[in-house]
Amino acid sequence: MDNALILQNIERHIDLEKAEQEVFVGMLQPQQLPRKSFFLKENEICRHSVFVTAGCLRGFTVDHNGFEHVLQFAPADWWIADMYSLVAEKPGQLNIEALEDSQVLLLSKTDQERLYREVPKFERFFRIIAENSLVSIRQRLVDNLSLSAQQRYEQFCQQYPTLINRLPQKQIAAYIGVTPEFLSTIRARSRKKK
Amino acid sequence: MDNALILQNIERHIDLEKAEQEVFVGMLQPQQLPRKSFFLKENEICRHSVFVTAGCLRGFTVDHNGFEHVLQFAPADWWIADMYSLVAEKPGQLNIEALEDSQVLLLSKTDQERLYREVPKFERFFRIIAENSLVSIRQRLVDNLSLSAQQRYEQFCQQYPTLINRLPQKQIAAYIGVTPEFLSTIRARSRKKK
DNA sequence: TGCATTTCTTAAGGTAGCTTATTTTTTTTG
DNA sequence: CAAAAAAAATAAGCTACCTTAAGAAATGCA
Repeated sequence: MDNALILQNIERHIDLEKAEQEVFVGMLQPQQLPRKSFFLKENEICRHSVFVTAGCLRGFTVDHNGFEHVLQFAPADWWIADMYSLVAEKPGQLNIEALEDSQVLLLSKTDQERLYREVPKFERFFRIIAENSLVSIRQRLVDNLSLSAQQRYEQFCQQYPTLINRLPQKQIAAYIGVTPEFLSTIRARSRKKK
Repeated sequence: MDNALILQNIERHIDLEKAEQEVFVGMLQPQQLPRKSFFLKENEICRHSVFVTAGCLRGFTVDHNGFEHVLQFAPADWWIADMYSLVAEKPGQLNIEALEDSQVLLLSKTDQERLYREVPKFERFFRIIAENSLVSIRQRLVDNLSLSAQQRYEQFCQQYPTLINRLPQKQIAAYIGVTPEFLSTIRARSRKKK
C-alpha cells in the first residue's frame, strides 16, 4: 500500500489505532514532483508539511550574493517544510525543489491542526520530530563553527553514505558551506593521499 | 509570586486551568546559580529543562582545539537544556554556565513526562517551543553561511539589543563565530566610520 | 583600596577558502 | 546518437579572518 511508509514513520514514535490511522491517511494528498520542479518558492507561504515517499528533495535559500545554501536534503522517509512560513503563515525564504523525479504526501496546515484536535497523540509525534530536527541542526551549527571544510565533507560522507553518490557535488558543496571549486580541490587532495 | 513569570511564559501558547497550573507548578524546583557556576558540564546527562527567572546563562560547547562556541544565551524568561542529552538520556557536549548570579526553575525529565500524561496540553506547548527554536537556529545557520562577521555582529546587536551591553564581548564573539581579537577590530572599524 | 585577574585593543604576519577563468567530463535532451 | 547544457577539475591570485604577542583598560576580590 502507498501509505505503509508514512505509517511506519509515524509509528516509530506513537502507536495508532486503526481508526486513528484512517483519520490521518484521509488527510494526505499524494503529489508527483518531476525533477527540477519546485514544491515551494521563496516569498510564497508554505501551507503543507511534506513527506517524501520516493525520490529526493532539497530545501535551500538564496542569499544577497546569489549563493544557494542547502538546509536539508529529503530523500524517501523524510519530512520537509518551511517551518518558519508554516508556523507564521507568512512568506518565507525557503525553496523546495525536487532533485529527482519524486513522490510526496502532503498534509495541509489546516488538516494538521484538525489532526491535533481529533488525534492529540500527533501533537506528541510532531513534538518529537521537531526536537530531533533541533538536535541535528544544532550539531550542524557547531560543526560549521568548529570543523574545517575537509572535516565537514568527511562528516557528510559518514552521515549520509547513500546520498554521496546520488547527489551532484555542487549540492553537497551548498550543504557543507563551500564553493563547488573548493570542494573539488578537497576531493582531489584526499584522492591523492590514497 | 515567584511563578508568575513562568506561567505567563506558558500561557503565551496554551491556556491552563487553575488545577493544571498547580500540577505544573508543583513540579518546579527553584535553584540559585551564582555567577560562573555550572548547571551542566559536558559528558554529564542533562536531566532537566531549565527556565531562567533572573540573571543570564549560556549554553556552549568546547571543540577539539579548545575553542568555545556559544549556542544560546538564556536571560530571564528563556528555556535552556541540552536537548540531545535530555532526549537520548546520554552524556552530551553542552555546558550550561551562569554568566551572572541567576535564578532558575527546574523541570525534571521524569516530571515532564508525567506532565505530558496528566496535562496533555503541555505536549503542545513544548512542540511549539521546539518549532520556534528550530526556526531561529535554522536562521542562524543561514546567517553563518551567508553573512560576513561584521554583518553577523550587526545582526546580533539588532536582535539582542539588551544583551549587547550586558555580556562580555568575548562571549558575543563565541556566539557569532569569530575570535575576540577579530570582533575587537570589527568594532574599532565601525567606531571610526561614525 | 589596591593587587590580581580577566577582558579588550592593536598590529604584523599567515592561511583556509574564495574568485575568476579555462578546460575536461558528464549528463540531458531533442 | 549528437549537440547542448550542466557539472567537475585545475590553477593562479586575492581577501577575510586567524594567530601570536604585548600593552592598556576594566573588573573582581582580599
